[in-house]
Amino acid sequence: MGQSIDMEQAANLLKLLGDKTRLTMLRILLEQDCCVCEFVEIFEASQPAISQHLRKLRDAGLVKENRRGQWMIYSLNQQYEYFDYVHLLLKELPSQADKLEELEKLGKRISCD
Amino acid sequence: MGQSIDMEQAANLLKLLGDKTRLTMLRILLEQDCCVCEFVEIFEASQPAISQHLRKLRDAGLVKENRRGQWMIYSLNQQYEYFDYVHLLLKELPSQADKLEELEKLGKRISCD
DNA sequence: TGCGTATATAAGCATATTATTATATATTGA
DNA sequence: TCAATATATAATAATATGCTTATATACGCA
Repeated sequence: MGQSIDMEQAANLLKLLGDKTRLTMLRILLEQDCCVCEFVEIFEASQPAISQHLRKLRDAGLVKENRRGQWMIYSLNQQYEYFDYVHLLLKELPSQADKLEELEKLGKRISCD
Repeated sequence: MGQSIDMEQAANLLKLLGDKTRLTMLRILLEQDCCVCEFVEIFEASQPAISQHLRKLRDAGLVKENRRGQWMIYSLNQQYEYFDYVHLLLKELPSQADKLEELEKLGKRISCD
């Protein structure tokens, strides 16, 4: 494992992951980068709601963003101090690849990694 | 791994773990059973606050209780459906054995497992 | 430069969470 | 049986969280 994590940081991290939308976002990003509007489609949520979830993940250092034209592409930040720990957690969760496949079918896929 | 966990259950579980007191409780229980009054000492928290945290863990099935005289001894529920997942998470966290050792020194240790 | 699309942010509101205070229940031992 | 100790629960208050609405910013293209 990478860094050892203290209880306070661990609890804060787990609290951040303890939301269905954010956890699913991260599980998606484990397999593929994704832009904001795709998340909006996937979760059938409002754009600001999605943006606010992403901001929390970004503020904590879990994800990073890269602008591609008008789209903001989010990806996992592999340099995150406790990435190994997060990875451990995420890889046990069910793949969310179907979510993006469905977007693909609807012709709503944006990013291509 | 034991059962596969869906995203909703996983998020709820992580939310439950995403509290410093509850997470530390579980990390302690990974090594030793513990009674309520010991938790009260360790966390320097009120007895009702501790009881309410334990109730949440119990309601979710993560811990079980056993009365020993006037004391209620809590332990991890190894039959919990996602115990393997929780174990995976907890074992990466720093040992909290010192917490109980300190109680021992103060002559405040109750349970002996 | 101006419009359309994508995204971020701020303010306000509804709900959830956690602690406190007060009280009830259970057990032990005199 | 009564008092002391341990624990649980209920009501309430403080705080945190997540959503909505409104608005601002950034980019691409005509």
